[in-house]
Amino acid sequence: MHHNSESCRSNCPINFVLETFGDKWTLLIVRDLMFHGKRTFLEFVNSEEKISSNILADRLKRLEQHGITQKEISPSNRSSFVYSLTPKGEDLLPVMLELTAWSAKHDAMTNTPSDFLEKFTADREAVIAAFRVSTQDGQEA
Amino acid sequence: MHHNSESCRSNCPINFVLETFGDKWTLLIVRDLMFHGKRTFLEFVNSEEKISSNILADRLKRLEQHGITQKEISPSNRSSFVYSLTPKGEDLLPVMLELTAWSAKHDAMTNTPSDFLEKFTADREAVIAAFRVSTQDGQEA
DNA sequence: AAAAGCACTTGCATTTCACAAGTAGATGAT
DNA sequence: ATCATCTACTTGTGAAATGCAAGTGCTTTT
Repeated sequence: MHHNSESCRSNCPINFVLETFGDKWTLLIVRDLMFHGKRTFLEFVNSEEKISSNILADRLKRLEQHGITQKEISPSNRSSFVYSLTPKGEDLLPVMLELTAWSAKHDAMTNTPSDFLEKFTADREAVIAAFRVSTQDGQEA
Repeated sequence: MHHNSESCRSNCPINFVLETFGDKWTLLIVRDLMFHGKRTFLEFVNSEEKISSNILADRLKRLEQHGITQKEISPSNRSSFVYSLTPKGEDLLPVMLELTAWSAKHDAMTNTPSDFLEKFTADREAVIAAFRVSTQDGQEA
């Protein structure tokens, strides 16, 4: 992971995010890991937005290269892999919740619990802490 | 702006964000408006990351269609336009600061003031409030 | 030994992107 | 009034990324 190599356009922090998440799919994988308890290739490929398998394979590889996810052999099935967020990936939780809040505020069709915005605005830290706990066991949100 | 039209993959809030910001350039324009006081086509095109003019024109059009920016004729020069953030666009400030904090934490090469992370962690609301004021006059950060 | 599950990979058509150059209206200098 | 300049794009073309369908290879189940 080197900066200012061929693919790096600047040292701006926003640009740094875009180097990893500047496409239509990568963040959905993080979402599925963080909020939907998904762990395997098949679970990701079956997500609502219908990512194609070659793109998914590529994005999983990049996420791992960027240190945001890690890949292990499934303890129960040696032909299956289990993906999970690293601490760096889990640190995206506040970002993900802010994005969710923004969409909840500005998109009437967005699916969020009706009290999310209210609770998040009232006690942001409590909401974040609750998600931190619940996502450690891969629970749904 | 309709949901579940051809281009809309789901009603997930994260996906909603990606419908607008799922590319390598759009968020840089928001950054330039929010933190660098840039307002005109030429100022954007001269940004460090060297966006090409056709992509820039396309992204400015989309941002306006999505209600995130607005375009006005420059009061001083009728051949120039002035772009600015709408309230919806300004509401991205917490997201932008969380992204900045994440990069500051996880990318050693990222350019942020050395005390940003510390201050942001200690008193997030104060930092946000300070940026809200400073960006209303298009000041640098 | 055969069938099925899982995680990819490959091939190919379509779309998007990047770079360079060109256009059009407004402005400023002569 | 005219010509160069400024500003904001648009156009053309090749390269790269994407989407879709099908195929491969290892593992597990039967």
